[in-house]
Amino acid sequence: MANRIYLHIDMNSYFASVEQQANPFLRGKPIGITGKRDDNETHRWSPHNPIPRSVIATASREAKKLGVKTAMSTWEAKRICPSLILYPGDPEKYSDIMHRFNAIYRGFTHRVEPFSVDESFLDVTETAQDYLGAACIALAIRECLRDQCGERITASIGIAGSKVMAKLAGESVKPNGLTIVLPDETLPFIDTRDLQDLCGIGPRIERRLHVLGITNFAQLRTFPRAKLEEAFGRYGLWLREAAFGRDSSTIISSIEKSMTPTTPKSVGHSYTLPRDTDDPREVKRYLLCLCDKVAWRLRRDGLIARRVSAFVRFADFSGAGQQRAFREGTSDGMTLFKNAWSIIRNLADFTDPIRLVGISAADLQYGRPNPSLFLKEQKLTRLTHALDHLQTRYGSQVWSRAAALHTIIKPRSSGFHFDHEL
DNA sequence: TCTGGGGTCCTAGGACCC
DNA sequence: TCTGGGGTCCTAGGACCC
Repeated sequence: MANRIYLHIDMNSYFASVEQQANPFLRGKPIGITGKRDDNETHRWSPHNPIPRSVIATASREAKKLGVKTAMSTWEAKRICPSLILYPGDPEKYSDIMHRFNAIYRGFTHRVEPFSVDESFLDVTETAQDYLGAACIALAIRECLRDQCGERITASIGIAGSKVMAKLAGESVKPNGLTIVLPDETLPFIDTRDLQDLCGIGPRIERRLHVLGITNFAQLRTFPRAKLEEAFGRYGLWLREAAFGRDSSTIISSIEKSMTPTTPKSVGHSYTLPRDTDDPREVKRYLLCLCDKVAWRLRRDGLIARRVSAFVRFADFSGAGQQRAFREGTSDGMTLFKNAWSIIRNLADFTDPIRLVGISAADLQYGRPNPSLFLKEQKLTRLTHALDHLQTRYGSQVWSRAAALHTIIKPRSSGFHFDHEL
């Protein structure tokens, strides 16, 4: 598909903006959204509460000005910004709101691709006709977001002839930027960017490129194709294309997508324990909780898994993981748990303290597990069914296994209102 | 009491089969 | 007495994204 026009829309300080929109107390203050919620952690950490073992998922604009950055440990963030308010994130809420943003975008084009919880790509070739039209769409989207969500929810928008360029453009001006890269400006624009600005080049790849003598996009373009392929495989060829601003990936419309629904690849949860532990019983309790959470998501989405992987991270930050395949698909928490626990027992002898435990269900397909012939299992299935109904209606905190008590990892209820008049 | 948690994709090596 | 070779599946691990 030649000469297409793409928009990349990236919400600014998204999680923090959502919380500030929902809670007037947080407005104008440096806040850092952290990665986890737990019964033992309150709504907001006070000086009397310990700093959670987490990182900053999103810093508010006020916090960024004071030096707080994404992925910084909460401990470090608090050190450089003592007034920082640490606030537990609510991924489900952010995802729900993002669905509504995407609905807004679909008012402008049916080719919308959600890329992450706060980013989407739009193909506006048909609706915009040209770059001026695309800019008008971008401004109209910005107006819609402001009208429907309030002043605090802003986005940076990039417009270009490929997805990779639209993203590079959008991320070049934050917050609230609008950057258009016309086709004949592509190379000059790319050459103003650093290698790591490209989605796909992280610290390791950048280091490997440096070893080859490539420190900018101009050098990447002129580097022999065969040598890049030798060093990075197919990925090397992709990198070279990206250095020219080319990207063959397209966006399929929601209608086309609904005809060929994609199955998720994996569903998982992991948890950093409040304290490192060498107590197998404690790890077991957390693992059981995680398995029940994963199993619930599988059942809710009508999925079964034919593989489970379990992993641990030790106090020294080294990690280990293993996976196991099932003959028959399952969405049962106890089945996941039994397998995950036997893996963990293989990986850890509990002489080294454990920091994190996690599980992931994979080899997913849509369907239901085969019904059991055994009466006891049939009863358990009915019980699970009933609990699922309760959970759908009243939320995931409505029940817990007795064996997992004191270890409940639960979400918090949503406080966000789409209307900014709170 | 420095380093979360949710994913995706790719590669490489071993087992196994024909 | 010299271990082919192609294909597929399984598993571990690494790298990236947000």
